[in-house]
Amino acid sequence: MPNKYDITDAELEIMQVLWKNKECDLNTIIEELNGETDKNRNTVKTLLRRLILKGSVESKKINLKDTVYVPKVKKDKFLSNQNDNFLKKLYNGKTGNLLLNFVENKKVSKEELQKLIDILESED
Amino acid sequence: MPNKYDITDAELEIMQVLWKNKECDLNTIIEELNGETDKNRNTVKTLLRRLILKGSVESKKINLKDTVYVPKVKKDKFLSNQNDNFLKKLYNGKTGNLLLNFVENKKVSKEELQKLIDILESED
DNA sequence: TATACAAGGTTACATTTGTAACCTTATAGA
DNA sequence: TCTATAAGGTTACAAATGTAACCTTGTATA
Repeated sequence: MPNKYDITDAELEIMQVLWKNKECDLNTIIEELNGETDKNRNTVKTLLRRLILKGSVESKKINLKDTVYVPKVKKDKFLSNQNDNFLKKLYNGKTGNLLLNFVENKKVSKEELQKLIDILESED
Repeated sequence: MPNKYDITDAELEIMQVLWKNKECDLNTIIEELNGETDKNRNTVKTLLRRLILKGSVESKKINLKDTVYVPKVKKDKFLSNQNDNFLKKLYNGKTGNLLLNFVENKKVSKEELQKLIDILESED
């Protein structure tokens, strides 16, 4: 029932590794997770299975014994999706409201904002 | 175990009503939720109880029969908290990364950014 | 004054999520 | 060739979450 963008926190950690490495075998995933979060091998396998169930990840068999996992959602699409949900949930869906909050709480400086304007201007 | 800022999605809808009305009785909450989300009276009671358990809400008895519910977390504190979590989870904790994403996806205009700079400048 | 209802509190239950044990099978080394 | 191990797949389980039924009790009204 859940779609491929419905990715839980634990699942996300795995997606991050997949996005970083394009595709990955289980051992690599576990290795990269260590330090960040310590997860049992079986836990990772279950998370991968759920991601596959939802269509967020695909498994490719290399041979009878080995498998690699490939992300099937693009990171930038996922991020847009998360941004939208977050804005909808807390800021009436309006980017402006969130930005205003950042400004009010000094989470962003004049210089940063100016740099963003520069980027926008360099585009047209 | 969870602290007063650990508010779930369903609980948040109730907090929004409480923040808007300062304090509120059950009927008002249910009334205001309708249209937005349709929740059974008992569902709302359970959510309120959980919020009270965590210290996010306090209940004040008006008389033997009636009660009002008062938010015990400030909305702006809650929002900062949510912003931090969101940034940590998806943007390495950096406001700049999120803003850059907004710019790249045309979620924010030059004019908006300029307005924010103006606000910052009018403050000092 | 007896009783139905409204208000609040408590218990229950299915689903989702995080975590890990358990089961199979292919293969490398004894 | 036989067997321990590594790789992958499946099942299990507790905690969190969303939802609502069930239980008490004060009170208005028949």
